[in-house]
Amino acid sequence: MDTSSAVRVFESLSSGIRLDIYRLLVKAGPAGLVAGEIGAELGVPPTNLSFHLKALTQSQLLSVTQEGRFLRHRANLGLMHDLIAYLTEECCSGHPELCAETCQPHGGTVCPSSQVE
Amino acid sequence: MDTSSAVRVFESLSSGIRLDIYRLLVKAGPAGLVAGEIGAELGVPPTNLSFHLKALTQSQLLSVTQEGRFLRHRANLGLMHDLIAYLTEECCSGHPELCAETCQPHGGTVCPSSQVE
DNA sequence: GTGATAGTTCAATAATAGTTGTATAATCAA
DNA sequence: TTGATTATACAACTATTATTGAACTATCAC
Repeated sequence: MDTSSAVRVFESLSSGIRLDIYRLLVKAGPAGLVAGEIGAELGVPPTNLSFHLKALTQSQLLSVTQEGRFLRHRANLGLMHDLIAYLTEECCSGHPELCAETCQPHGGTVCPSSQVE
Repeated sequence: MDTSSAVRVFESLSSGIRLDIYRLLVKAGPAGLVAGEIGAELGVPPTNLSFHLKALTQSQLLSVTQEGRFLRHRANLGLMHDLIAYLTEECCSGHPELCAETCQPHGGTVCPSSQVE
Protein backbone atom coordinates (compact mmCIF):
# COMPACT_ATOMS: atom_id res chain seq x y z
CA MET A 1 0.00 0.00 0.00
CA ASP A 2 1.34 3.43 -0.89
CA THR A 3 0.82 6.67 0.97
CA SER A 4 -1.96 8.03 -1.20
CA SER A 5 -3.96 4.82 -0.85
CA ALA A 6 -3.46 5.04 2.88
CA VAL A 7 -4.78 8.62 2.88
CA ARG A 8 -7.81 7.46 0.93
CA VAL A 9 -8.54 4.74 3.48
CA PHE A 10 -8.05 7.16 6.37
CA GLU A 11 -10.47 9.58 4.73
CA SER A 12 -12.97 6.77 4.44
CA LEU A 13 -12.73 5.86 8.09
CA SER A 14 -12.54 9.41 9.41
CA SER A 15 -16.31 9.64 9.75
CA GLY A 16 -18.18 8.09 12.63
CA ILE A 17 -20.92 6.86 10.33
CA ARG A 18 -18.51 5.21 7.92
CA LEU A 19 -16.51 3.56 10.67
CA ASP A 20 -19.78 2.26 12.14
CA ILE A 21 -20.78 0.87 8.76
CA TYR A 22 -17.45 -0.83 8.35
CA ARG A 23 -17.49 -2.28 11.84
CA LEU A 24 -21.02 -3.53 11.35
CA LEU A 25 -20.02 -5.28 8.14
CA VAL A 26 -16.96 -6.85 9.72
CA LYS A 27 -19.26 -8.20 12.40
CA ALA A 28 -21.70 -9.43 9.76
CA GLY A 29 -18.94 -11.52 8.23
CA PRO A 30 -18.93 -13.04 4.74
CA ALA A 31 -22.73 -12.87 4.52
CA GLY A 32 -22.54 -9.10 4.48
CA LEU A 33 -25.63 -6.92 4.71
CA VAL A 34 -27.89 -5.21 2.21
CA ALA A 35 -28.09 -1.43 2.31
CA GLY A 36 -31.51 -1.37 3.97
CA GLU A 37 -30.32 -3.53 6.84
CA ILE A 38 -27.36 -1.24 7.43
CA GLY A 39 -29.57 1.84 7.37
CA ALA A 40 -32.08 0.28 9.77
CA GLU A 41 -29.36 -0.83 12.16
CA LEU A 42 -27.55 2.51 12.23
CA GLY A 43 -30.50 4.86 11.76
CA VAL A 44 -29.05 6.55 8.71
CA PRO A 45 -31.51 7.77 6.03
CA PRO A 46 -31.19 6.16 2.57
CA THR A 47 -29.69 9.06 0.64
CA ASN A 48 -27.07 9.70 3.22
CA LEU A 49 -26.31 6.03 3.60
CA SER A 50 -25.90 5.73 -0.13
CA PHE A 51 -23.41 8.60 -0.05
CA HIS A 52 -21.28 6.93 2.60
CA LEU A 53 -21.52 3.45 1.12
CA LYS A 54 -20.32 4.86 -2.16
CA ALA A 55 -17.32 6.46 -0.43
CA LEU A 56 -16.44 3.20 1.31
CA THR A 57 -16.83 1.25 -1.89
CA GLN A 58 -14.69 3.66 -3.88
CA SER A 59 -11.89 3.36 -1.35
CA GLN A 60 -12.30 -0.43 -1.67
CA LEU A 61 -13.04 -0.96 1.98
CA LEU A 62 -16.33 -2.50 0.89
CA SER A 63 -17.32 -4.68 -2.02
CA VAL A 64 -20.83 -4.79 -3.43
CA THR A 65 -22.87 -7.41 -5.25
CA GLN A 66 -26.33 -7.03 -6.64
CA GLU A 67 -29.07 -9.43 -5.55
CA GLY A 68 -32.22 -8.58 -7.38
CA ARG A 69 -33.11 -5.12 -6.23
CA PHE A 70 -30.87 -5.38 -3.18
CA LEU A 71 -27.24 -4.42 -2.95
CA ARG A 72 -25.25 -6.58 -0.62
CA HIS A 73 -22.20 -4.99 0.96
CA ARG A 74 -19.23 -6.80 2.48
CA ALA A 75 -16.14 -5.60 4.31
CA ASN A 76 -12.95 -6.08 2.32
CA LEU A 77 -10.70 -7.44 5.02
CA GLY A 78 -7.79 -7.68 2.61
CA LEU A 79 -7.50 -3.92 2.37
CA MET A 80 -7.62 -3.62 6.14
CA HIS A 81 -4.82 -6.12 6.32
CA ASP A 82 -2.80 -4.02 3.89
CA LEU A 83 -3.47 -0.92 5.95
CA ILE A 84 -2.31 -2.63 9.11
CA ALA A 85 0.85 -3.77 7.33
CA TYR A 86 1.47 -0.23 6.11
CA LEU A 87 0.97 1.25 9.56
CA THR A 88 3.11 -1.35 11.21
CA GLU A 89 5.87 -0.49 8.80
CA GLU A 90 5.47 3.22 9.55
CA CYS A 91 5.36 2.57 13.24
CA CYS A 92 8.44 0.40 13.38
CA SER A 93 10.50 2.40 10.94
CA GLY A 94 13.96 2.85 12.38
CA HIS A 95 12.82 2.03 15.89
CA PRO A 96 11.63 -1.55 16.00
CA GLU A 97 12.12 -1.70 19.75
CA LEU A 98 9.16 0.62 20.23
CA CYS A 99 6.87 -1.78 18.42
CA ALA A 100 8.14 -4.83 20.21
CA GLU A 101 4.77 -5.98 21.39
CA THR A 102 3.36 -5.90 17.87
CA CYS A 103 6.20 -7.09 15.70
CA GLN A 104 9.39 -8.13 17.42
CA PRO A 105 8.75 -11.59 18.83
CA HIS A 106 7.75 -12.96 15.47
CA GLY A 107 10.10 -11.28 13.02
CA GLY A 108 7.05 -11.41 10.89
CA THR A 109 5.82 -10.66 7.43
CA VAL A 110 4.09 -7.52 8.56
CA CYS A 111 6.93 -5.60 10.09
CA PRO A 112 9.92 -5.01 7.84
CA SER A 113 11.34 -2.77 10.58
CA SER A 114 12.93 -0.37 8.16
CA GLN A 115 12.51 2.45 5.68
CA VAL A 116 9.32 4.44 5.49
CA GLU A 117 9.57 5.50 1.87
CA MET B 1 -8.66 2.35 22.05
CA ASP B 2 -12.33 3.08 21.58
CA THR B 3 -14.13 3.95 18.38
CA SER B 4 -14.24 7.69 18.88
CA SER B 5 -10.50 7.82 19.53
CA ALA B 6 -9.99 5.80 16.37
CA VAL B 7 -12.10 8.27 14.39
CA ARG B 8 -10.00 11.10 15.80
CA VAL B 9 -6.79 9.40 14.69
CA PHE B 10 -8.22 8.66 11.24
CA GLU B 11 -9.21 12.31 10.88
CA SER B 12 -5.68 13.27 11.80
CA LEU B 13 -4.15 11.04 9.18
CA SER B 14 -6.72 11.72 6.46
CA SER B 15 -4.71 14.63 5.08
CA GLY B 16 -1.69 14.15 2.88
CA ILE B 17 0.19 16.90 4.69
CA ARG B 18 -0.49 15.46 8.11
CA LEU B 19 0.43 11.94 7.09
CA ASP B 20 3.65 13.33 5.60
CA ILE B 21 4.42 15.12 8.85
CA TYR B 22 3.80 12.00 10.85
CA ARG B 23 5.90 9.84 8.54
CA LEU B 24 8.70 12.38 8.64
CA LEU B 25 8.69 12.35 12.42
CA VAL B 26 8.66 8.58 12.59
CA LYS B 27 11.71 8.63 10.36
CA ALA B 28 13.33 11.32 12.55
CA GLY B 29 13.06 9.01 15.54
CA PRO B 30 13.32 9.99 19.20
CA ALA B 31 15.24 13.17 18.30
CA GLY B 32 12.13 14.54 16.65
CA LEU B 33 12.16 17.78 14.66
CA VAL B 34 11.37 21.39 15.39
CA ALA B 35 8.51 22.99 13.47
CA GLY B 36 10.78 24.97 11.18
CA GLU B 37 12.63 21.84 10.06
CA ILE B 38 9.36 20.13 9.25
CA GLY B 39 8.11 23.12 7.29
CA ALA B 40 11.37 23.38 5.35
CA GLU B 41 11.38 19.68 4.55
CA LEU B 42 7.78 19.53 3.39
CA GLY B 43 7.43 23.01 1.90
CA VAL B 44 4.47 23.96 4.06
CA PRO B 45 4.14 27.62 5.11
CA PRO B 46 4.33 28.32 8.86
CA THR B 47 0.69 29.21 9.55
CA ASN B 48 -0.56 26.19 7.75
CA LEU B 49 2.01 23.92 9.34
CA SER B 50 1.05 25.22 12.75
CA PHE B 51 -2.57 24.36 11.98
CA HIS B 52 -1.74 20.78 11.08
CA LEU B 53 0.75 20.27 13.91
CA LYS B 54 -1.91 21.40 16.34
CA ALA B 55 -4.34 18.86 14.91
CA LEU B 56 -1.80 16.05 15.16
CA THR B 57 -0.89 17.06 18.70
CA GLN B 58 -4.51 17.24 19.81
CA SER B 59 -5.13 13.73 18.54
CA GLN B 60 -2.00 12.71 20.47
CA LEU B 61 -0.20 11.37 17.42
CA LEU B 62 2.54 13.88 18.22
CA SER B 63 4.02 15.12 21.44
CA VAL B 64 5.67 18.51 21.79
CA THR B 65 8.36 19.92 24.03
CA GLN B 66 9.59 23.47 24.15
CA GLU B 67 13.29 24.20 23.63
CA GLY B 68 13.84 27.88 23.96
CA ARG B 69 11.91 29.42 21.13
CA PHE B 70 11.72 26.13 19.27
CA LEU B 71 9.01 23.52 19.58
CA ARG B 72 10.26 20.02 19.11
CA HIS B 73 7.75 17.50 17.81
CA ARG B 74 7.96 13.74 18.13
CA ALA B 75 5.80 10.92 16.81
CA ASN B 76 3.89 9.12 19.54
CA LEU B 77 4.45 5.53 18.46
CA GLY B 78 2.42 4.24 21.38
CA LEU B 79 -0.79 5.63 19.92
CA MET B 80 0.04 4.11 16.55
CA HIS B 81 0.51 0.80 18.26
CA ASP B 82 -2.89 1.17 19.89
CA LEU B 83 -4.44 1.99 16.53
CA ILE B 84 -2.91 -1.07 14.93
CA ALA B 85 -4.22 -3.21 17.77
CA TYR B 86 -7.68 -1.72 17.36
CA LEU B 87 -7.68 -2.30 13.61
CA THR B 88 -6.35 -5.81 13.96
CA GLU B 89 -9.18 -6.56 16.30
CA GLU B 90 -11.69 -5.10 13.86
CA CYS B 91 -10.11 -6.93 10.99
CA CYS B 92 -9.99 -10.32 12.63
CA SER B 93 -13.34 -10.13 14.33
CA GLY B 94 -15.14 -13.39 13.76
CA HIS B 95 -12.91 -14.34 10.85
CA PRO B 96 -9.38 -14.80 12.07
CA GLU B 97 -8.52 -16.95 9.07
CA LEU B 98 -8.71 -13.87 6.86
CA CYS B 99 -6.02 -12.15 8.89
CA ALA B 100 -3.78 -15.18 9.00
CA GLU B 101 -0.75 -13.47 7.56
CA THR B 102 -0.88 -10.74 10.18
CA CYS B 103 -1.96 -12.57 13.29
CA GLN B 104 -2.31 -16.31 13.06
CA PRO B 105 1.23 -17.70 13.07
CA HIS B 106 2.07 -15.92 16.28
CA GLY B 107 -1.10 -16.16 18.30
CA GLY B 108 -0.11 -12.71 19.31
CA THR B 109 -1.00 -10.01 21.73
CA VAL B 110 -2.38 -7.80 19.00
CA CYS B 111 -5.08 -10.01 17.54
CA PRO B 112 -7.71 -11.13 20.02
CA SER B 113 -9.56 -12.69 17.07
CA SER B 114 -12.98 -11.99 18.47
CA GLN B 115 -15.73 -9.46 19.17
CA VAL B 116 -15.62 -5.97 17.75
CA GLU B 117 -17.54 -4.19 20.46
C1' DG C 1 -49.58 -4.33 -17.26
C1' DT C 2 -50.01 -1.77 -11.98
C1' DG C 3 -48.25 -0.74 -7.57
C1' DA C 4 -44.82 -1.35 -4.07
C1' DT C 5 -39.92 -1.69 -2.73
C1' DA C 6 -34.65 -0.90 -2.84
C1' DG C 7 -31.54 2.01 -3.90
C1' DT C 8 -29.52 5.80 -6.51
C1' DT C 9 -28.74 10.43 -8.63
C1' DC C 10 -29.26 15.20 -8.58
C1' DA C 11 -29.57 19.85 -6.81
C1' DA C 12 -29.72 22.78 -2.86
C1' DT C 13 -28.17 23.71 1.54
C1' DA C 14 -25.60 23.26 5.86
C1' DA C 15 -21.56 22.37 8.10
C1' DT C 16 -16.35 21.67 8.27
C1' DA C 17 -11.84 21.93 6.93
C1' DG C 18 -7.81 24.07 4.64
C1' DT C 19 -5.12 28.03 3.34
C1' DT C 20 -3.31 32.61 3.63
C1' DG C 21 -1.87 37.23 5.50
C1' DT C 22 -1.48 40.20 9.39
C1' DA C 23 -0.62 40.76 14.00
C1' DT C 24 1.21 38.93 18.20
C1' DA C 25 3.98 36.54 22.15
C1' DA C 26 8.21 34.57 23.40
C1' DT C 27 13.06 33.78 22.97
C1' DC C 28 17.65 34.84 21.65
C1' DA C 29 21.89 37.60 20.18
C1' DA C 30 24.03 41.82 20.27
C1' DT D 1 17.08 47.64 24.90
C1' DT D 2 16.87 46.76 19.98
C1' DG D 3 16.30 43.80 16.22
C1' DA D 4 15.89 39.24 14.39
C1' DT D 5 13.84 34.63 14.80
C1' DT D 6 10.35 30.86 15.95
C1' DA D 7 6.03 29.88 16.16
C1' DT D 8 1.16 30.82 17.24
C1' DA D 9 -3.58 33.20 17.21
C1' DC D 10 -6.95 35.37 14.77
C1' DA D 11 -9.84 36.68 10.90
C1' DA D 12 -11.10 36.27 6.08
C1' DC D 13 -11.59 33.54 2.38
C1' DT D 14 -11.78 29.21 -0.32
C1' DA D 15 -12.79 24.55 -0.82
C1' DT D 16 -14.54 20.37 0.48
C1' DT D 17 -17.78 17.26 2.80
C1' DA D 18 -22.26 15.99 4.88
C1' DT D 19 -27.13 16.01 4.83
C1' DT D 20 -31.68 16.36 3.02
C1' DG D 21 -35.78 16.04 -0.13
C1' DA D 22 -37.53 15.21 -4.74
C1' DA D 23 -37.22 12.73 -8.81
C1' DC D 24 -35.60 8.64 -11.00
C1' DT D 25 -34.25 3.51 -12.36
C1' DA D 26 -34.66 -1.17 -11.63
C1' DT D 27 -36.67 -5.12 -9.60
C1' DC D 28 -40.31 -7.79 -7.64
C1' DA D 29 -45.28 -9.34 -6.52
C1' DC D 30 -49.56 -9.40 -8.20
